Amino acid sequence: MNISDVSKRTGLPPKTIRYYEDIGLIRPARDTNGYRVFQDADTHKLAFLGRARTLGFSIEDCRTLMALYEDQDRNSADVKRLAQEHLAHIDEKIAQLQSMQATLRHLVRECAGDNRPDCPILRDLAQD
Amino acid sequence: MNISDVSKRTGLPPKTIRYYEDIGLIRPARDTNGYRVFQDADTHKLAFLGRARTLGFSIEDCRTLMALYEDQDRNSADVKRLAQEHLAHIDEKIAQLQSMQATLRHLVRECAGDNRPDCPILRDLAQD
DNA sequence: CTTGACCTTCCAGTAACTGGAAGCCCTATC
DNA sequence: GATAGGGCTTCCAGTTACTGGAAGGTCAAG
Repeated sequence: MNISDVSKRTGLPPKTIRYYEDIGLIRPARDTNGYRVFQDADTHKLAFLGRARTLGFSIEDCRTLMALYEDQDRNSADVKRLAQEHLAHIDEKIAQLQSMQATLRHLVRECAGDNRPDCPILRDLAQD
Repeated sequence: MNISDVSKRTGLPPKTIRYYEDIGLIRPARDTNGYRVFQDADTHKLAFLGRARTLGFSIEDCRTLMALYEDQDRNSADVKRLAQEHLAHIDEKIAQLQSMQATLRHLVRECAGDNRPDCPILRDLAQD
């Protein structure tokens, strides 16, 4: 399989797939013409990476998860810890965003949004 | 005032303040020795920027907001539109993160987290 | 043989800083 | 006057995870 086929199957752009090879997440074989040749194992790995990325894991986390996935002697505790740390990170981000959301919602509601200059949003930013 | 004083007052690191000058958000005066000299207006601007940033506005949005703030003939509608767009962006991000959160919570709950290799998290990532 | 769709590599840019190096400035102390 | 410290300056590189684009090789069809 060539890169565009794998791209279609995994949903990852060719650029991303090349990038993942660059940083050593995959090692596809090469044809005599220099084209990458993807085996099912490569596609499988890429799908794994894609899924981990949609769950928000960092590339370095993905690297670790892949290593754990391929390690038959892994402890599920290691996977769980990673996931829990990531989850905590997400919880924190959500809390931050919700705080912004609350403030912005309030300010937007207060703002007339007309052709006059008076604006509670700017007043808030300026802390007057 | 020197940069470290302004840093203390605004909570912005000196590096960030220099960066904001670099990209043209502020234009502090200079002393004969080359040191930046901050007037109250600069400090005020930096506080404005800091607050806008904590609300998650991008630097370019901040630039626009500053311009609107300084434009006495602005329409509050322009400010409101910017804030609404930003709010929509935040809503979207929160939704994405909550989706990740739900999946991860579920997976973490399912995972024994012991010294055995069997792991629902990895199974999910591998789509088995 | 040419055209068009592939594929390759390499370089640069994105967002918003942050760390670090090299070096000047100022004040206090010995 | 020399020196030590802390603060200031600029400039360069690195961060994250790609993405766009240029220059050029490859392949199948007509």
